[in-house]
Amino acid sequence: MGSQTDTMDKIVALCRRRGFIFGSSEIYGGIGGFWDYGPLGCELKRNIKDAWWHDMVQCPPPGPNGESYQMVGVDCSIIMNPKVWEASGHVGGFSDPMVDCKESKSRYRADQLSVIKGQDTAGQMFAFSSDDEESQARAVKKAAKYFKVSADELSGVTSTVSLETVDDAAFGQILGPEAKEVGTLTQPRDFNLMFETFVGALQESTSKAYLRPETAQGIFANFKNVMDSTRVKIPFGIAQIGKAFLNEINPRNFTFRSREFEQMEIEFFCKPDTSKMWYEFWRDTRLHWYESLGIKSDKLRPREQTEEELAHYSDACTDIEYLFPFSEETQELEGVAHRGCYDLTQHGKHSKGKENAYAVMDDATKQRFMPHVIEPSAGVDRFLLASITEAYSYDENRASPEFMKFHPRLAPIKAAVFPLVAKDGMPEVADPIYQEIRKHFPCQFDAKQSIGKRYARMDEAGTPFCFTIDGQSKEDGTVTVRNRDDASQERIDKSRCLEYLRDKLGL
RNA sequence: GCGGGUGUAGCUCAGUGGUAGAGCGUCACGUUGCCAACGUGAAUGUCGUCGGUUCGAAUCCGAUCACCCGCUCCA
Repeated sequence: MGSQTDTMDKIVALCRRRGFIFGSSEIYGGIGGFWDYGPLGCELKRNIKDAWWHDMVQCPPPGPNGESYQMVGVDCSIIMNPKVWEASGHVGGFSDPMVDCKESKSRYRADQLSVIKGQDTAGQMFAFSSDDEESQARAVKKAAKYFKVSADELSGVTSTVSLETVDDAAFGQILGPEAKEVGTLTQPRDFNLMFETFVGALQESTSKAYLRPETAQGIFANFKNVMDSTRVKIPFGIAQIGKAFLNEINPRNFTFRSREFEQMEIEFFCKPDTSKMWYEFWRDTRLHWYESLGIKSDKLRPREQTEEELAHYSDACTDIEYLFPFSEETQELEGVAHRGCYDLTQHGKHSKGKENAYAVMDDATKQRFMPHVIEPSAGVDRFLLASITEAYSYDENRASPEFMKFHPRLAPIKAAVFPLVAKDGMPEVADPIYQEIRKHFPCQFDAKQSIGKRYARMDEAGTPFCFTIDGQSKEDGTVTVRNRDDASQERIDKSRCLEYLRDKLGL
């Protein structure tokens, strides 16, 4: 664990030092759970989003039977009509009232606590964790003593109810599950993870709205618009990349659990009887996508959710997890969920009062059916963090031990051009090479300081290739190319730099 | 929300009552001429903030803010 933490600390330090990621609002002391991407970080992030959009929307892989299908994009507003979140279940679902015990310092979910109470409303009550038999047994024992009956007779003189039915005023009479004194439980407090805001300048309750906790609902809300305007036919997918917000109680692990984050989501609509096939297709496609961008498969673990973990409407869900240096357990990068027809049905109910309002016609059978949905939902920032930790390399035998081994598609800077020294006509040879490359690839020119420092800087930025113009260049027109990964060098003709890059990067 | 820790230069940190420091990094000049090279020089600080004690506070006391770690929770 120690060395893992050290690695993570080094990565965080490098991210800051080289301008990948800064803490938000640092000059004012920062703000927990929010992060800024610097010059290199924002290039990396663009590369990730561009790769996803290209590979999933512009040019998606052939379907399970080799057939093609349509993928289209949307870009929805972050603030939507609050009814969207009632329909999606977020207003209820993300709202977990919590109860703290001031004595035992424990925290409980209010809906998971029960109390044993007698007829007398002024009498003592005994709380226990509903799903914990030991906790219940303890409460029963104490209650039996208090009511002066045997444990078997207790149910005759008391009733067991959910804590949520207890009057706020009566909380002083409750004995907490792990407390010795009465009245140590706080009243249930709301821990809704959605950010609230107000639409319009007046902060009235009627103008309350939410920052979206996921981008998916914008897609569902526009399902009919897209069907009506785009000539798409099932099976097809709608994709969106955008910001989402969750007011995490406890943001941790660098950018992994942030309060503001970006998602890349697909809602793929298909016929119910093909949904299992498409679910497996998207699960495998998404897993392979990460591998294709340099995430090693032994750190990447698809994990099928267990029956208990699944949401009640979901038939199946695979979390694609990655082994970050900050934890010994894999952490979720993406969830590929089979959502059945839950979302469209919910929006049908809430917006039109009809469950099947968004059913579509099957051309072959002339029957209307509710499309089923496969949802590959990826975290941009999480994959970005994974690509950074994956790229981070340390080799003490190198002059520059730390280097970032980014996949060529993700590398923020693809090449650098250096005159070995800033004189003897070398900058004049270097400049046209730089000017040509930068038209096609992000490229940097650097003539300052020693060549070693310049290579080291590019290693930390993860730049795959550096072209250096030296004394020999003026004589025979060749330059050296230096490879980031093994620091090897070769000479090529200066006219071949761009061609060399295209070839080696595969872009 | 509870408990613990930390706030001094861009970074890592030293400085326990008496002039604000080091290494690294950054920048300039010179030298060198392919791997964080060498020499010389420079810039960068309301010592987290506010208040108290004191002739005098980065240092002692109080409060406050922010961040980090653990618990809790978790797309």
